[in-house]
Amino acid sequence: MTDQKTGLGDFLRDIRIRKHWTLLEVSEMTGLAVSTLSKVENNQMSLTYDRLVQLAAGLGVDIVELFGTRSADSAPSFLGRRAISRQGEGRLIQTGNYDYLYLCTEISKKSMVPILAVLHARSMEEFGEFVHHDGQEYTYVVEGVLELHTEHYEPATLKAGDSVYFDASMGHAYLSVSDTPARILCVCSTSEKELINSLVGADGEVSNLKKKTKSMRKTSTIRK
Amino acid sequence: MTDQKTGLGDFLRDIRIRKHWTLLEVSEMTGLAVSTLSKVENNQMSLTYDRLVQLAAGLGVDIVELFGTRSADSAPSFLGRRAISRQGEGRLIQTGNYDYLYLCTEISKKSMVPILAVLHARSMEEFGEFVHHDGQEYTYVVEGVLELHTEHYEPATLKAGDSVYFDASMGHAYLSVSDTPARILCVCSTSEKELINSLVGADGEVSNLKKKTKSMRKTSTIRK
DNA sequence: CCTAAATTTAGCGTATAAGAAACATAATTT
DNA sequence: AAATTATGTTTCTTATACGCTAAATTTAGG
Repeated sequence: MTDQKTGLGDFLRDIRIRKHWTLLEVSEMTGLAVSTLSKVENNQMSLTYDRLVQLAAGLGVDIVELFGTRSADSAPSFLGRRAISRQGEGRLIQTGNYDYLYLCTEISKKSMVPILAVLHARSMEEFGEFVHHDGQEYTYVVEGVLELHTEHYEPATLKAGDSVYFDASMGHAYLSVSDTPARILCVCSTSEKELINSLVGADGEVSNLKKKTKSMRKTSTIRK
Repeated sequence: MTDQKTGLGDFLRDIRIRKHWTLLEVSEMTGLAVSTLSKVENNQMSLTYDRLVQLAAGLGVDIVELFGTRSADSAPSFLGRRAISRQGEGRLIQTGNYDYLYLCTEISKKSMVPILAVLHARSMEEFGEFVHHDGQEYTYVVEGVLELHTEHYEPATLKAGDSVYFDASMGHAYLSVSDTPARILCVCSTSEKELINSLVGADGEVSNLKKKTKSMRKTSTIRK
């Protein structure tokens, strides 16, 4: 009754206070008795499987939240860091299909990889094989018009201001359809290594790759 | 004793049979009595929080596995999925400091949360407390000029085309400094729920929040 | 088929979870 | 100030978790 290292009580009290809920309200939301909730918050009792499910459902939180394990593994070595990339700065990688400008590369342990890209290919023949990689991908069209091709879906046309989110294990390709090559901001939830591997893998050759740093000003499509 | 829809028992039996373990072996691994395990497998009893943790640890599985959440939602629900948000579309949430437009909300289990935001605050006094939340944050300036304030760093000025990546547990705030409110694309590596919690928690009040869907065209700063 | 070992299930006692209601305390109202 | 309300804590009672032991079932060898 004393030695609780669980954190369940702490979690419950935290969220309840933060949301300005009373025990009665939580009781009504979850179906658990007020007295039970009080005891849980004070670490005077545990909860059974069924009640845990009931509690999580009532609070509208994922069951995992109740097991405070998590914050530890999500961001181990990255606390309090910041990196700024100015317009045009970054690590430039060029392939036949895209110019990639990897951003904020000073920070290595990122859980997301932001990339500015210029799209060169204008047809799937020219593009070649679909790209596949781990994680998820979000793309915002900065300028121009592109055609998004993916497995399982019809091609879609995206204009400046449009964006798309998809599972990147699904094969995908971007084609420019505007007069000037389209420019996109692409954020991937995977590692840079994994991404670059997928480039090489898809394309088949590294000869197609040139590395540089700073400034993609050479391409005619840079504005501002 | 009969009506268990939990699936805990099924899960335990499944994994045990698959691994060719006996109840005795599981008992030794976990410290739970053989009889207890038997009853759990036959859905004749539930387990308390403490025993659940013990069980998961002993089996060497993530605690989540024990709950119906299982493999169901982690990857399968998202494989091969895609969502497009057209210019101006999304879930609009307004606070005193920002107009948030949550994008691609049809997909629920995203590992990144993309948001278009319009910045209203022009001074830290006006802004109030720093925002803190789990995960990492990447922000690209779409239009205008802003001033980024964070803990541990001097304020930085970002113009259209600039971007920044940082640990979001570090307090942060964006201020507009251009004539028209600055517009940013912000991608966070955390859950939408967590983000919205941080809004409510920091501000202290929900009265500041109004929910709508579709079109933030009302704001004067929308272009294109 | 029978016996013995291994494995699972069932009975029982104690500890504890869980709800109802009484109690304590602070905030509001009359 | 007394009464009322809102909120959280403490009994107290019932239901259930959980481990010990024993019974039942399954498996393996003869």
